[in-house]
Amino acid sequence: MRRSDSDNSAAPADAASTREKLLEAAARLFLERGYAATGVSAVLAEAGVRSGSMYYFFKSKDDLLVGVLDRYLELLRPVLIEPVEAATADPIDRVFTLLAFYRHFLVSTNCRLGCPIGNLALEISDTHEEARQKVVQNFENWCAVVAGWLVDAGERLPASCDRGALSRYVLTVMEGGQMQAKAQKRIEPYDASIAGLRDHFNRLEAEARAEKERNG
Amino acid sequence: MRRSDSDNSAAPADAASTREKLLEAAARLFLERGYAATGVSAVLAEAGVRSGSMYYFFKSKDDLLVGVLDRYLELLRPVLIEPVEAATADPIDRVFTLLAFYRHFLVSTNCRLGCPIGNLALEISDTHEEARQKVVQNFENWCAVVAGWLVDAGERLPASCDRGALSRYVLTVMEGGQMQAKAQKRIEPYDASIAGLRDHFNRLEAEARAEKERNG
DNA sequence: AATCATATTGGTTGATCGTTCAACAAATAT
DNA sequence: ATATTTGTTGAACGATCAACCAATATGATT
Repeated sequence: MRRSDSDNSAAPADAASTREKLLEAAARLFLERGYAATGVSAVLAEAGVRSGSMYYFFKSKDDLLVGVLDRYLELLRPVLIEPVEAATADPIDRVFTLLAFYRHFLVSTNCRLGCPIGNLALEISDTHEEARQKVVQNFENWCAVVAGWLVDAGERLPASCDRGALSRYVLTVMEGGQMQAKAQKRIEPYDASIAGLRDHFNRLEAEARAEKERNG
Repeated sequence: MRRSDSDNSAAPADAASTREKLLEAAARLFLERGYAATGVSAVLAEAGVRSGSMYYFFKSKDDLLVGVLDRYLELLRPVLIEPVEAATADPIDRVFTLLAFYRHFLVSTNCRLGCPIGNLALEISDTHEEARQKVVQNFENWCAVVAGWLVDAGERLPASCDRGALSRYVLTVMEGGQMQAKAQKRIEPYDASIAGLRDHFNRLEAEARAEKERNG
């Protein structure tokens, strides 16, 4: 019988597991209830961990938040980007497959939960500097991936089109759309936002085609 | 000497003033720190009011939040819409003047504070149903005004362009842009988002012109 | 002058907040 | 075997939380 199976003794071998359980519980509760509204005791109960253990791994609740945001940084590629790239080859389609993943998550929670980063961004940017920087890093990594796809799109977008700026615009539309979906508890505002972005992309692609025709 | 001047006696004549001071203080603190992170005692201190008075006008902290959101409903036209319409006559320009007003507010707070409704939308939509409905009403009123302007734009936008849907897209871009500006503490992400929207509008207007030319 | 509705006061409640710590247990190194 | 490192326990801390209420004051009505 392995140590991790129904063994509630004080076993240092479960160390990594305890830390992970705390991060997972905290991530879920911060997303569902928000950071300030989530008590440490709720995280402890959800994780099945006693308070002393938490303060062994994290020096404060704020530090736990930073840990959660670090975890999101680690999860971006394996959980989000790689599945998107596996599902879709076309670089522009990849952008909208990514947005469809967020849609799926919204729908699967009845639009109660949106983008974890976006939610925390608005709640803690003023007051928690270290966490704010992690939020920015999350946004930057996300945009870097999308910008890479847009670069891959090459001449299918106008030459004058700044791919980095466009990637940040994609983030803007995703976050704005999920905010409205969450507020209304309906997916339609998100879908409408993505449809608006799709229309914009269609026009950019049309211009790129016209550009190409002109230049031979 | 009027009653309201440095008179801290228990004077019912100051009733409206007390209620207003509470709403003003609460609105400011909820925006600066978030709803859950703001203690009732902080609101009381900011407003210069004792706890009993607050619970005379509001039956709970949640009720105070609803009051704040009702106040935003009342303030939308006099504080935001009417100044925009006074400053700008062209219906499409009005949209971007409105967005410039949000920009000014962002800049004037070093991008620490963004859209009050958007911030509350993400924090309380899951957990406070009544407040959530007020958030939705705020969004709907905002969009109704913008949609009106877009209708006023008439043939300058394509006939097929759904003005209601486009107004919600404008909201999406504003909220997504302010979120990134707040996270990064820089106005550039907001400006870039609005520039992206401006580009989209330019293309819509170009199509409308082409449409008009075709049809005579 | 008496009455009444309106508003304010401020101390107090029990619950929960984030955090600490001395004692202890298990694995590893010596 | 012993010592050391790594983790765990759970009670307890002071602070703050949202909320309550009996006493009191004011202005308007009669």
